[in-house]
Amino acid sequence: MMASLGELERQVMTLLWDTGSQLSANDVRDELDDALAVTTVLTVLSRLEKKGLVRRDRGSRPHRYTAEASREDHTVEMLNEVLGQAGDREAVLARFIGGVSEEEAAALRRILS
Amino acid sequence: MMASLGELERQVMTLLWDTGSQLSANDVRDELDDALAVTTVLTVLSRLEKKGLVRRDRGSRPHRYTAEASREDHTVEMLNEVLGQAGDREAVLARFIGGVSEEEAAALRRILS
DNA sequence: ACCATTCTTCTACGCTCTGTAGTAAAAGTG
DNA sequence: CACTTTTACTACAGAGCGTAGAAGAATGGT
Repeated sequence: MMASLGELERQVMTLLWDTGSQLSANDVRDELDDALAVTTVLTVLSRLEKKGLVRRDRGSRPHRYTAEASREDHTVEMLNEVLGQAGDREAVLARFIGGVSEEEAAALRRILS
Repeated sequence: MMASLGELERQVMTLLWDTGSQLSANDVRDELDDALAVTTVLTVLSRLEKKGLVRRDRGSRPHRYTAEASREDHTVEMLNEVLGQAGDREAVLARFIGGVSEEEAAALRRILS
């Protein structure tokens, strides 16, 4: 059950990831470029909550929202999901690694040792 | 411009990848489990062609279809697309690598040296 | 050249997802 | 209690996908 994101959903997640702290729906709307209705933002946040990407704090009165996982953890999940559908993991990784920059290759060597 | 696939589209791609050779729409239908109308398969193949995943040979009379890229190359494209939206590539790679099996880690070391 | 068969194109429809928001209900404030 | 803020519910249009019929085009046999 993948969590593919629409454009606005992604914008909201990006904001939550970059900000890090708890935001209300109004905060989110104010930070977004487009002039959206708050209800729109609330709908999106609800959907993201249902997808398990956002946690909602119902305790305080304007509900507060935070990203469930860090952007990096989320990306890793995506990567693993993509890899999960690949036949030959090692072949894929080989090709993938072959395409990264020298700097990144160096970083990878460091991590692996 | 991503190429996200539906369930049937994925089945067809899997078939084309696994088979490797050129298949007609009828061939594809016969190989699939579900009893689909040929027109359904043709529609899907057309959509996959438009997405750039399938090449169609209009020369021979039942048109023949092949996967544009190998499954592995396609997966690598997906991986890069996911990584493209990640803020800190190295951080993501680090976490990702941290999660692979020891065998795969060994394989990666080999590839990187 | 003509008819039957095969193959392709075009069109369509229902379902789900996403962006978008109104309306009404609930909660908080003075 | 009247007013303001916040949330829940409902809705709708557009796109993507599964699905396929109807009609047009190409092929094959005689």
